[in-house]
Amino acid sequence: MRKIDKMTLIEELKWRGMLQDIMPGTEEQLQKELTTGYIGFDPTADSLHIGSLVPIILLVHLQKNGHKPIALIGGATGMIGDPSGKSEERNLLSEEQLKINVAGIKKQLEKHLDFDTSKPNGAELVNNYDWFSKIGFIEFLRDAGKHITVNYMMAKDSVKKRIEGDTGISYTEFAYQLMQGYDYYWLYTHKQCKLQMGGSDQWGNITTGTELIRRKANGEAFAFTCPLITKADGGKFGKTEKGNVWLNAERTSPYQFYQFWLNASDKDAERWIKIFTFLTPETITSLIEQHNQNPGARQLQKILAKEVTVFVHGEDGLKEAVETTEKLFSQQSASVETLSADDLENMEGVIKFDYPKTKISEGIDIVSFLAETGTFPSKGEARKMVQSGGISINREKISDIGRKINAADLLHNTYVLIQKGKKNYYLVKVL
RNA sequence: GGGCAAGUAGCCAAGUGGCCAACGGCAACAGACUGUAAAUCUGUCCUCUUCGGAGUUCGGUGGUUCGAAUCCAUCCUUGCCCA
Repeated sequence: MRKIDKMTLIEELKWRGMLQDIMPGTEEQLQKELTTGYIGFDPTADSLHIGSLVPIILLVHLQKNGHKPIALIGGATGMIGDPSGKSEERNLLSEEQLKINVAGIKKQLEKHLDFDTSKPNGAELVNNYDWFSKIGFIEFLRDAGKHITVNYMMAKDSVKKRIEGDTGISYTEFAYQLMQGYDYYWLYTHKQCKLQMGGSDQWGNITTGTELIRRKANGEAFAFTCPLITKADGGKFGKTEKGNVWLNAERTSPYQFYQFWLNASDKDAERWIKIFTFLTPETITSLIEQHNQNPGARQLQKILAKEVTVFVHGEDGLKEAVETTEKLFSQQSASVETLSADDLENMEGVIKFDYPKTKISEGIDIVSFLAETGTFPSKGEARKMVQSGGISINREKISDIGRKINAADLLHNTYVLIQKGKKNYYLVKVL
């Protein structure tokens, strides 16, 4: 058996389950010389979410192997809307919003890639708005459109599905692949970029690019894609009760981020640890073995959560996340009195509310209390949740709908800890 | 421009005059079981509610009717066929 530490980049990605399609000759190209490769990111928000983590990781792998990564922000293409997968038209982003988003994304990418320009493989960040904003419609049609037939474009899966389906496809979205193809062509001619990576849903768009390069520049360009990340149960990856999991700590706290990974199922953890961590194949193999011997310990999830949290939020973020986790979960049975006022105050990721003290001293029924603190949007919902046994106050399950909250329920004379289900915590501070 | 078909809750999808807040499935949330898993089972799932109910829905608008998601007119959107 081949020694695993001698794996080439492509072999390693294959082992990690990160390779879906690959163009012939790609591996040889990477072996031959320092290769510049790019991935596109859509600036639809001012932060990336964990779905974008895979492309980032691909770029990091590329750079670690001595190649030059380019992160392309789709300032222009983001305004058009990629038909791949999606069925709805996207809104045009204002230039102002675009600037904010581009800056936010840039900041995140800078954390993970080495942008040192003195190095031959220093990363670069480009925005396709910079070149598309200078191209006129006629120029684009003559320059790019002429080289690709409609027949070719219609044969793409993403387009075919929409044509065959009953939603149809607008001309705007139909043209998207041509824009992305032009991006690749532009990078090929201006930055000697010979590799494009992306999710497997991008394959069609990517090949339009290599085709354009072949016909227009008589050049050869390469590509590979990564399978889309899924959950073993078929659910959408990267979603929680609270919505998207973001890379930005203001949107998703390190604690929530950490929890997302910790909650991975065994099957998912096994696949995800290969994809989302930079641990060596040997280390991962042995971790999986250990995990299989004692799955209940959830060692795999813990290491996965730790590694990814450090990658995104650093050591400090991890520390914060682990501390909160321990307080909330590891002493589930311990009484709330063991939590100090400081503990309660510093728990990140717990949603906090203020509440007037006078109402408490008079005593208030549980349903109104939950609704008024904002734990629930309405009394009806709060009532239903209490009735189905989903609410705990200060770690004590509430079974009585007529239960009153009064001064005796205050921890340290100030706090009430509300639990909705097992994992959702709310801290009410009574002032 | 002409002909045909369709538009129902987050999504898919039944319902063709009252028994319809609307079958079913998925997703989602909670409970039991567990490992803060998975699988399974149970409950909730338009909005509000003093849990008795009340209010607003079936592409838009107007109409017929005691009564419409269901019938009529018109408009919008989408698909297919013809020009």
